[in-house]
Amino acid sequence: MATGRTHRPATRSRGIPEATVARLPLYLRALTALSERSVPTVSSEELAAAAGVNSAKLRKDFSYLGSYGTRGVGYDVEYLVYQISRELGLTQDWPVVIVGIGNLGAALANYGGFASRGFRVAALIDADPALAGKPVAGIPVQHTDDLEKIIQDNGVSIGVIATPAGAAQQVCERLVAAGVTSILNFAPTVLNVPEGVDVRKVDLSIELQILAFHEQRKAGEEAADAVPAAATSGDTTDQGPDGDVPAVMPA
Amino acid sequence: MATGRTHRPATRSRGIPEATVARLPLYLRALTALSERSVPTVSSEELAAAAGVNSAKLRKDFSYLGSYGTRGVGYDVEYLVYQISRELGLTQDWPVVIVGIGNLGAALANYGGFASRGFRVAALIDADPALAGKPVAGIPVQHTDDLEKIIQDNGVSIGVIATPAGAAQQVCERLVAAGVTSILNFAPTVLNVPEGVDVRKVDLSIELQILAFHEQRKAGEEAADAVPAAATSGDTTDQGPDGDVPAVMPA
DNA sequence: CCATCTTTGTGCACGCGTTCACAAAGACAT
DNA sequence: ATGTCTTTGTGAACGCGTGCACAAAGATGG
Ligand SMILES: NC(=O)c1ccc[n+]([C@@H]2O[C@H](COP(=O)([O-])OP(=O)(O)OC[C@H]3O[C@@H](n4cnc5c(N)ncnc54)[C@H](O)[C@@H]3O)[C@@H](O)[C@H]2O)c1
Ligand SMILES: NC(=O)c1ccc[n+]([C@@H]2O[C@H](COP(=O)([O-])OP(=O)(O)OC[C@H]3O[C@@H](n4cnc5c(N)ncnc54)[C@H](O)[C@@H]3O)[C@@H](O)[C@H]2O)c1
Repeated sequence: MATGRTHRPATRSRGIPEATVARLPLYLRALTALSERSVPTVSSEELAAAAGVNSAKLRKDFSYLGSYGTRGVGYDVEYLVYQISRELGLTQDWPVVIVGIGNLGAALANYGGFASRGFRVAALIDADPALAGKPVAGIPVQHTDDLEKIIQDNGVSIGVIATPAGAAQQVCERLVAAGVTSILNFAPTVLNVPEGVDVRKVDLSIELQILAFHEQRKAGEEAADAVPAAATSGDTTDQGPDGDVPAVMPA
Repeated sequence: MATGRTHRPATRSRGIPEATVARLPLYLRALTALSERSVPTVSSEELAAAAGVNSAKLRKDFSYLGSYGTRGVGYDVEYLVYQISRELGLTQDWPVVIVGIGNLGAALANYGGFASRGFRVAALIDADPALAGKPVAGIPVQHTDDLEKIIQDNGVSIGVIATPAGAAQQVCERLVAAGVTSILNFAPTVLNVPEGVDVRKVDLSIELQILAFHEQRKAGEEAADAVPAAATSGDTTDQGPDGDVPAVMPA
């Protein structure tokens, strides 16, 4: 979890809890892997193990989507893949723009994981005139001057910000003014956006600081522990303290 | 955000709630900015606005650390920076290794935000022999064969995984066996680790899928809405649905 | 057609996190 | 010293999320 959250009052979109929505992509990934191995059905227990969650939680999550399982058998993999994809809005194509084609922006542009899930890099935008026209990952970088036109021509509603922190708010405002209503922010700043615009942030530095906190705590306990059977114990499938505050969280 | 959490039963480290820990870096960032502008004190209201959170939440968060404020005045910026840094374990230096120096790994190596917070890139590791010896961000890439030795020689306890998904679990196991107890995972896989090892994950694809879900919902509501005064309303400092399931969450 | 066995779907209780609202603490002016 | 005004620190209520535990559903075999 690059994230910690700023709960919007009681936004339970269409009855599906936010926590459930955040896990659907996880289930989808596990299901896709099963689908590729031509596994026809899967039980909540098996799928939960693959996704790293509690099986009761998984069943409850699925119950918000409908009754898609068969008692005594499990869930049909293909059918579930389709249902979750539809629920997440992945049956349609989402054009995305990336603003700020530096180290990170270029890596994102080269990332294959985009296209594999209905997301298409529609354009790369940067303020540096030296970059304009140069292809990155096969797509020519365009100048910030044309930002509004690019957004509108491509019908983009999702924008990724990978500029320095100082430019992020301004870029954000231009994106929103041009029609973008969802933003994934990699710059370490709080973005102020109008109501109706969703912001999620990924902050590497915050993640490391959270790890450092727990690391320090572990070191402290170890020093305080006279008993040696606490640190290197079982081999449980433990997944660490959550980031309920997602590693990535809403700005 | 890379988020959704797997709550460890009742792990409230040293009395500080996990949700609070996840926000401390946020406060620290805002405080550092104030410190650079030589602002001596700040009220909970002002700081909360800068960090994008509720002021009551901020005060409660700080109350877990101690009574560091002065009623009628606010908080001493420098003092608070120190206290939070100490609490997060940032007063010491944390050597970090990055495994998998591809597009993303190289971007991370070049990222200046590391060093600015007590994190030092101790080594870059990759399995590709062609990369061995080549400098990235001024640091020569080392081969995976020497992973264990590198970890031990540098006393590394925090590792970053930026390899393809297929290699992540194996790399993870080697890191853990060599002594790493905190992992930041960028590969889209669930990592299985022994108890006592913390994993946080950042998954860009999950973040985009969560945004797509809300985007689809917005589009649907808009179509259903006959009333035009719902979409482009106020200009509140709204921060979107949280990713309580942090953008980055524990694996 | 009946019995058995597997697995779903969910009622329920519990705990964490958020937020309101206010008493107490202290700065500052007179 | 006393009063006023600002702002902290926290008690308490509420809501969301989690996970247990089980009844009901349905598959499967005889
Ligand atoms: N590199 C990483 O691994 C990493 C990790 C976490 C967060 N970040 C954050 O991501 C952002 C980008 O990091 P980076 O390492 O790629 O930086 P970078 O300096 O390599 O790239 C920034 C790019 O943004 C462009 N830019 C600047 N102002 C702009 C504007 N107003 N409009 C459009 N483009 C503009 C620059 O021309 C440059 O190409 C930073 O905010 C950084 O803090 C980076
Ligand atoms: N590029 C992105 O923006 C992005 C975004 C989100 C997630 N990711 C994920 O991050 C990971 C890396 O992405 P990338 O784009 O940098 O990929 P990449 O192919 O450019 O780089 C992967 C690197 O890992 C190295 N590697 C492979 N197996 C290894 C092993 N066993 N030990 C050590 N090194 C090994 C390869 O030699 C290569 O240099 C992937 O899992 C990807 O899904 C990338």
